[in-house]
Amino acid sequence: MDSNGTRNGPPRTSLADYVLEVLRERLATGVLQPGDHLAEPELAEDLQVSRGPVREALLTLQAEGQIEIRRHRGAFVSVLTSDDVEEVHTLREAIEVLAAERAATRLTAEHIARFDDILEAMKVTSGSVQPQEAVRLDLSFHDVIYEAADHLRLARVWQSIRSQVSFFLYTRNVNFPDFPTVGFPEHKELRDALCSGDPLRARQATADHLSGAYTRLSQLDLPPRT
Amino acid sequence: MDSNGTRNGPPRTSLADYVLEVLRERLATGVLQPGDHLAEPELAEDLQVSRGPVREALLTLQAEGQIEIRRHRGAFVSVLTSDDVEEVHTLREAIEVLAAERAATRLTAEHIARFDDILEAMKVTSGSVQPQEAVRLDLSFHDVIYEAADHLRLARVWQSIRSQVSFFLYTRNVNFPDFPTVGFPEHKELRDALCSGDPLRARQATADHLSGAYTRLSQLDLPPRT
DNA sequence: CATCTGCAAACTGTCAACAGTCTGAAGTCA
DNA sequence: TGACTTCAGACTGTTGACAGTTTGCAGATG
Repeated sequence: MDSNGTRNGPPRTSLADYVLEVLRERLATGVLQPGDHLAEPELAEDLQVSRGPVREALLTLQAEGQIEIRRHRGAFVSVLTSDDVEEVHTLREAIEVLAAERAATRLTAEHIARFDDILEAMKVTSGSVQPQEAVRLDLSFHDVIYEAADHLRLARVWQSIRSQVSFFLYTRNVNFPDFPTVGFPEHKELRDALCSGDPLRARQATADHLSGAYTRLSQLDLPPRT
Repeated sequence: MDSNGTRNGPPRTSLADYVLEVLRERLATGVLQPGDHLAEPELAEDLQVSRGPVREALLTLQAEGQIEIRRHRGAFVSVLTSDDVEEVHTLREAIEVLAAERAATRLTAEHIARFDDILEAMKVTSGSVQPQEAVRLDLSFHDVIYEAADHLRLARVWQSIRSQVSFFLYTRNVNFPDFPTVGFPEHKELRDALCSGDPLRARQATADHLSGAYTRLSQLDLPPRT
């Protein structure tokens, strides 16, 4: 929650990073909803910093596409339409297939151990797990793939759509109560493909995994359009 | 060159956007070299604005990975290693193949006309063209693909690596004097594949086009490593 | 001559204040 | 009653100033 200590004395990290961290947390947990208005003075007062660092954090989030800044109107949490669902999915498939291909030949024992830890947690919690926790495990699994891919720019793109993917996964879990049972086997198969060391198999498995998730999600017309 | 007029009176675009535009131009044309230090007061004096907008522009460039900001040390133009060449290429292939696939079924007559205008310019200037102008035409061609793809997030990723691609293209052109002759036929074929309306053919043509450019570039060990 | 210490200049991180712009509501008129 | 105008409030874009940190050089010391 507080990576810097208690915010006394000289901060080890810049205040802008602190604000950014708080806002990322609020976006991922749903405290901030799409369409919400982010007023600089309000945030500054809330976090006990001046408007400068707040502006910097907002700029970074805009570059990632998580918020939109309109001139003289302020920052708004991006509203996700059905077109956005498609954009995020297609972009994710494009980059994650590449990440998997690279990870297949770069996996270390430590990465595999992390896979297995997450899979174990998925297996154990099957049947009785909250949607939010399932999302956390799911994303953690894919984080490991990007880490193993050892590709800075790829990781940056993933970071920029990660919280939006989180939002979609959460929506899916809430609407498809079978989520605790499908998570484990799907990721287990993905793990095996990655560990096989065969880049093409890893690509294919990732494509299958993601298209499955997308078809489930696109069935419900919950996300508003344009 | 100056999208706002002459910078008098109220700017139609924000000053931060103006600074960003100037810096992008300087990065793409090589006025700013990798490793160069960007001092805020100096830039502010140079562009006749205060440090605020300069900081905002630097923040955006950092989010795109074009510069690195080190605490209390300032901003430095990213140094591109051979690993970076590979990263940029693999990421570009991943997203541009998707862009081409989408563009194939979304091309309008206006897009095709733009393709043909650029191709005409490539053909006419064959034999006597400066490396810099060849790069400009090349990038313009691919800009149209991303525009036709109608995918905001894809366009954003492209924007984030565009000036780095520009740098690589320029390096290639300087070292391979045959660049005026290969540009036209390669892009002509790409145009035909896109206009065929066949997504798979567009994908394949794009992959071929990019891998050709990469193999040429990776032959020279000019970019420093680590 | 080499190494260490101390200082000064420059720069970054942060803050408070000013001016211009947009929004929404109160007030006016047909 | 309904639509248009006006105005006050709030917020953003921008600026200039202050404090802390880093760097590089000059001088002292072995």
